[in-house]
Amino acid sequence: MGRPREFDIDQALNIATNLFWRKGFDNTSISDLRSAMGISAPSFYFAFESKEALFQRITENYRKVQNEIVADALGQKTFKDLLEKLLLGFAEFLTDPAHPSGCLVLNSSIPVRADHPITKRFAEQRRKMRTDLEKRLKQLAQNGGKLPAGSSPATLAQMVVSLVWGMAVEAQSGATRTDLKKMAGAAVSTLTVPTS
Amino acid sequence: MGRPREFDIDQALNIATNLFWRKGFDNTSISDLRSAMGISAPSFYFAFESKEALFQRITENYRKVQNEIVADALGQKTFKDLLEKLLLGFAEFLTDPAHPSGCLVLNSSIPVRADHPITKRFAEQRRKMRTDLEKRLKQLAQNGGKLPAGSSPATLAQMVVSLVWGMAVEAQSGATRTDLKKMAGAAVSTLTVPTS
DNA sequence: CGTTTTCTGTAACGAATGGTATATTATTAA
DNA sequence: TTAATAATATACCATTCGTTACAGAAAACG
Repeated sequence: MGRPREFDIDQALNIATNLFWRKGFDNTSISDLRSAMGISAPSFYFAFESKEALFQRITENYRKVQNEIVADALGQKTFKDLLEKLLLGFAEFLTDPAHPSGCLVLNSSIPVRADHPITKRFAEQRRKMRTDLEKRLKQLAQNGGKLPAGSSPATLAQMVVSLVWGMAVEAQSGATRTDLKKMAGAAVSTLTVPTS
Repeated sequence: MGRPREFDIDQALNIATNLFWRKGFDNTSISDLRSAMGISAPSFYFAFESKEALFQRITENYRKVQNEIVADALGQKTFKDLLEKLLLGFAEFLTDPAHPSGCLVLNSSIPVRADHPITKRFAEQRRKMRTDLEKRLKQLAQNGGKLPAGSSPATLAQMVVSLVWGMAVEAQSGATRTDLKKMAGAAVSTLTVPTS
């Protein structure tokens, strides 16, 4: 009922995702979004409420996609399998030709002022990923998951997530999918105790 | 000759460095800078020419400091020493209480539009650091520097710099100096072939 | 039909942005 | 003392920012 929307809202969301991904939150203006979507200002606000609400919606979906990679990895039974799923998963995700390279969240969370709720939310998500990984590593350590000796699960987890964020930076700087996959492979083989 | 400057320019540069570090280039306005420095608009432009020129000046100095860490590391004679100098050096640098946590360049380069000259310059600097490391690793590999088997110097170099960028992200997200040092230590011990 | 609801177009809002024109003040050199 | 130079203060510029008031247009429902 009522006047039908004259633009494809999913397509508009894709356009917005792409723009935010490439330029970050602050650097993507409503004017950018509107002209890329081909809609007027009132139409934008009617459909998406505000720039921030649109961004929340987009990053919420982004979070789900990323969580799938993590969940898949955490479900593995050995450290090696976990690491492989995680790093290769991110290597492919961060260089998926379907969207810009690098991490959408990282692009928007690093520079925004520290007290901004968006930045806090993103930092919290990163923290959760790290602690979830840490918990799983502790489990694996107790069940003979063959963790490298000499470093705690906490440190190991932080090192692994750091590698992921570093891969995101490299991807945004031009690293190819092959580059990232090689890195992932190298990390797996060096961090994994040789199967004796 | 002429009327003397009524503010300390080095102090002003420190203030600007601090602001850019915390909030990135785009998110730091001239108004922010001016009020923190306590000077008027014409004084700002007279002293620093423009926001971008000021940023260039600051990041140029930043680059030098960072390069010292890299140069010190590349001067080492074994892979282990190199890695230790590099990772521990960045661990301390990225959590130096004298300035905000994380990497100033990364904070400003990730989100700025990809075609912006500043972004390009920063990406180029990252690339140079990676290739410099790669060259040195090749040398070490030929001289018995004990590199981990199974991965090329190029991949190894990219993995190491990724770890550095990841550490920068973690530092900006609240990781402590101790956290980063532990990670550095773990990375060194896992990436280093046990001295047989 | 007419009413209601939903969307769009025109036009504009105040605030903040980076940057300046102009005139004035303070210093050194001649 | 005067001229030249260097820095200041006041006030302002055009542009862009995110957002909205208001009126009209297109559909569903009675």
